[in-house]
Amino acid sequence: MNVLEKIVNSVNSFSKSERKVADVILANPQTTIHSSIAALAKMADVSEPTVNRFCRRLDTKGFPDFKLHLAQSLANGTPYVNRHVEEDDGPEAYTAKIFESTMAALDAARQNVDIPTINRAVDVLTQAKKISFFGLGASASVAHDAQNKFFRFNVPVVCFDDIVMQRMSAINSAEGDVVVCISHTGRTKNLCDIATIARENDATVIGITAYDSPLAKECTLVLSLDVPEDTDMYMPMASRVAQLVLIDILATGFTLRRGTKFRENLKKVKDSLRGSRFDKKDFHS
Amino acid sequence: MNVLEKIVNSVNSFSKSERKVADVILANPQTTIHSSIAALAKMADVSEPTVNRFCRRLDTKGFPDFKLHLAQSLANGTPYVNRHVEEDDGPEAYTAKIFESTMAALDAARQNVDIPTINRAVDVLTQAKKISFFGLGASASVAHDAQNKFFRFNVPVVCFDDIVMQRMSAINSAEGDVVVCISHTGRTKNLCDIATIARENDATVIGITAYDSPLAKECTLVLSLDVPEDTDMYMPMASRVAQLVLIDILATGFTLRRGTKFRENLKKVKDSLRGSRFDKKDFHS
DNA sequence: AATAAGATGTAATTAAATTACACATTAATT
DNA sequence: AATTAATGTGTAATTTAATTACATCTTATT
Repeated sequence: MNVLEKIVNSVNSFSKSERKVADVILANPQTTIHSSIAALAKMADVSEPTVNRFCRRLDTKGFPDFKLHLAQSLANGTPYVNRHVEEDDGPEAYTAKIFESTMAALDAARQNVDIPTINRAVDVLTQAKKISFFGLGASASVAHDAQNKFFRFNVPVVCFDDIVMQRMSAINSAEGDVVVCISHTGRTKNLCDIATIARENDATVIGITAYDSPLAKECTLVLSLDVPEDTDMYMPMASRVAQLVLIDILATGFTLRRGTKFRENLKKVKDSLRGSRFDKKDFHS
Repeated sequence: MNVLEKIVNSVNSFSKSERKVADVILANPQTTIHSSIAALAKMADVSEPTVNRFCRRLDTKGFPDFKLHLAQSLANGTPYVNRHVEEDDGPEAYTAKIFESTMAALDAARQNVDIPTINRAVDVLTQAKKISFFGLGASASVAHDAQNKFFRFNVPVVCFDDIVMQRMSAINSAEGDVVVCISHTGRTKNLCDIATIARENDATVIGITAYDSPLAKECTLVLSLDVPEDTDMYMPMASRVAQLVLIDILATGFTLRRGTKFRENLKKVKDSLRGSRFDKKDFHS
């Protein structure tokens, strides 16, 4: 509970003078955080120690600490919480909710993701002879995106969203190859098979999936995201964003591992697009 | 712009000592707001006036005022600031930075996105005879993802990442068709052509792209995200995540517009996957 | 009405932040 | 390479703010 709420809630337990202080603060909280204890005391027509005691009653260390808490209460914006979209939400409401839920999911993912595993995954990827990205359904586009990132590194990369192609590719894998299997639930049978086949052919299998899932069992390395999926809409949303960010992280780790000279190579890839684009200076709105 | 972002942005314009202060603050912002100027000076191994000057450089009245601002920046739980990945960052550092930059980008996108335009886009989409998603490069996977969302709605959806197919598809479009062109920069020539062709054939063209770009000029409706792209890595990262979230929003708007009965349909689509998955109860780790 | 418990204010004390100034470092110019 | 100006940084003094200790006043209870 933030300080502002606390003040409102405990208005009754205040003494007469404390009440005066509370009233002044609630009336102009924004002014309060920029006032000295003397100024506030004067506004509330009480003594400075009274203000101080008021602050302590609210479980803060003193007046400056109280101002800090108050400032945080006043900071606009609600914390990013997973807010569910409701039947009668207007565009403003559902837009805000989806942004916030996604941010909340990323925040959760950030806290849950296992850094040492990421580091090992980067290790494995940098040493790969060939990298394959496999996903089905919504995860297929994540695999696609991963391909788009990693092909820039001048490493053989394949990406299939077709089970048959995935299977054939997995059967052909060999030691030194890395197969990345992407699945939020980790319970897609076909993808589990792919992981098994790849492992049987000595490939290293990285799973971007839930711990404790059938797919995770088949993987050499599991990157779990533990995103609370929003089941309201029957569509994967936040989970897939988290997967993408994880791909970004792996790609970044990869480039950092490869060093500066390598980075220039990336620039070249980007610059190669120049011909296909309208130049910034060519175009004037 | 909040203080924390300000610090990150102006890191280069700081002097050596100010830089030390900035580093300490960024490393433990939560501690900073509860420290005295003396404590912070000691942590940063500089003198107290240096800390004070640092605060003033950031347009605050002094140290206490600075702490107030910092407290507000931190109020949303975690500081979501666009932090750039550095050469010598370890896995912990770059993971945190990428998560945070992405969240910061989403936060920026949320504030910039135009709700009425979203609403109109949803309008247009719900009335579409056929919906096409086109993107190239990194935006291709976004288009893919959009297809994966919208095909569930039982509307004809196409998605091509091949210029020739896109072109043919655009030429065949007719009134009532909606073409969604996705491009972060909005300067990809081929995609601009697609938009033009589609418009010439009476399709409604929605652009998920930057305002003030050649592509935007060709569109009926422009959804701009204005995400500060992180150019360090020469790869599109945050921008593409924001695009995906926008797709989520459009899809959500779509289902809400269609009402409850329609939602049951979505459930059916999801349930249809059951056969291809390991049941939750079948599997015990 | 007396007394104790709590509330409030005054004045003293302590702590914190800021300013003024001196010294050091760096960059520029000869 | 030496000199000077400009900028950056720290020390010590000063000012400001916050807290504590204590005295006084209120209010409730007997």
